[in-house]
Amino acid sequence: MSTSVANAARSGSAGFSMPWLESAEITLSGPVLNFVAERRIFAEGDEARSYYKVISGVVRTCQFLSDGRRQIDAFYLPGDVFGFEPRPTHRLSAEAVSNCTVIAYRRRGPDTISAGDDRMVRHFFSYAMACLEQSRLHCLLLGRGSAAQKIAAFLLEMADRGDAPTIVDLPMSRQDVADYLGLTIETVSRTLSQMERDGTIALPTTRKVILRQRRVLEDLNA
Amino acid sequence: MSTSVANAARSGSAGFSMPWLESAEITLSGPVLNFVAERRIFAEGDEARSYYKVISGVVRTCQFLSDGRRQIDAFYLPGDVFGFEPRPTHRLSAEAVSNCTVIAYRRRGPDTISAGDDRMVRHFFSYAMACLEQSRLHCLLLGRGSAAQKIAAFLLEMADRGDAPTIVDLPMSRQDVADYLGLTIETVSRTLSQMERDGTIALPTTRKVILRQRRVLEDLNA
DNA sequence: CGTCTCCTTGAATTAGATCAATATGTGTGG
DNA sequence: CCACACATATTGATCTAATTCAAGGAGACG
Repeated sequence: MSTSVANAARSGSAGFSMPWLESAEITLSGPVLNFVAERRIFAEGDEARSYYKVISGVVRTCQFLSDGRRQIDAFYLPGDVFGFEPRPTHRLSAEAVSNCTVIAYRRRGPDTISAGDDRMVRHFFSYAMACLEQSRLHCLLLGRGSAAQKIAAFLLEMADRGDAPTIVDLPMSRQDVADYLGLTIETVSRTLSQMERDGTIALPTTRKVILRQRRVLEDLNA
Repeated sequence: MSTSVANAARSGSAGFSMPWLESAEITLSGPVLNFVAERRIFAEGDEARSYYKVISGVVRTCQFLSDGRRQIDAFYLPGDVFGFEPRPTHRLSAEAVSNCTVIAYRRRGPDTISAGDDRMVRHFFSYAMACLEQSRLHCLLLGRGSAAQKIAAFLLEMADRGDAPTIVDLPMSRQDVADYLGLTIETVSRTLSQMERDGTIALPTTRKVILRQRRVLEDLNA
């Protein structure tokens, strides 16, 4: 249960919905794949032949520096789509953060997205734009934010993407958070502890955060 | 000569070439506009009604933090296209770094890009993907790079985009470089000075850099 | 030749990293 | 259920890279 990449291989069909976009929903079908935590879905340099939709669990995409340090680009929660890249090979790698199920939509042959049908192109275009916007915000945070600003923005982002507005369930480790925010694990831990001491948040367990004073977090950034 | 935004208003025609893309060239026509250094082309929140191609000079796009700190997203050199955004209003602002001429292609009415013709959509899709890739690399640099790594990557990027492989003309100020790399002006200056002392680069003037040992710069990152 | 802006350099400070030591889980097998 | 091992987190004590504060220089331009 802890090592092999299970491939259910059950050919299913699912709506490729992307609720954060205004574009029409597109239905794609493809095999359902299961991955377990820390397992590679695709690696940098792999041929980019599928797009993926997260059904359950969480996925991260990341890049590596030569010295082994890692920058996480994004976390994908159930409903999110990832695996999109402009070139025939992946520039990012994708890994399961927790046990997860994804649907893979395999591109036919070596065609690129821009050779797909028109409706698809428009849909993917919107998606790419949304990614771009997110990436730019990430740049702003990485380039100019203090540790507290980064953590605050991260907590608010996770809260907005989750169900409850003040209860954040962190599916990823402190190391993942650190690599997403360009910090070290110790700084992440210390900053969270400090916020708890200040009464801004509560940490009932390591993976659960309660936003006690959302306003304070919001004020840190804008 | 130093304040007004001259608008030549001469309706011209020019190839919208994007040499870093493999997609077909698209010809657009629009008014030719001239901007002088430090002048706003569009601001965050402005209605996004045009795309722009740089004819001469350099443009920067940037975001601001509430405390006034700035993150420069990209520099656009002659031939580059910018001004593209997913939403009806700009999330970035664009300013002339030096005196520059841009061609504006005005979108007709309130239509979005995805309502344009198909060829255009494919073209813009490729462009958006290229932007995304660049933004992700920028994130890696901002999140995980040391000052020296950032400066080295920047110099190599500028060298690759310029004409001569070892002579880099910097059209922007040290402050601009700092805001692009998430550093302070002093750190940029010190790092460049140190590289000159090490014999890695030469600085004949403040705006000109000669790469004496390209290899050393390359080794800093990957 | 003075003024203004941009750049460089130095000294002091600090936020965050690094190094090191617990602590808190979390799962396993007895 | 407990005892152990192993993962992951927290906390503390330094250290350091980069920032901040503070002068000076070097060009550009009238």
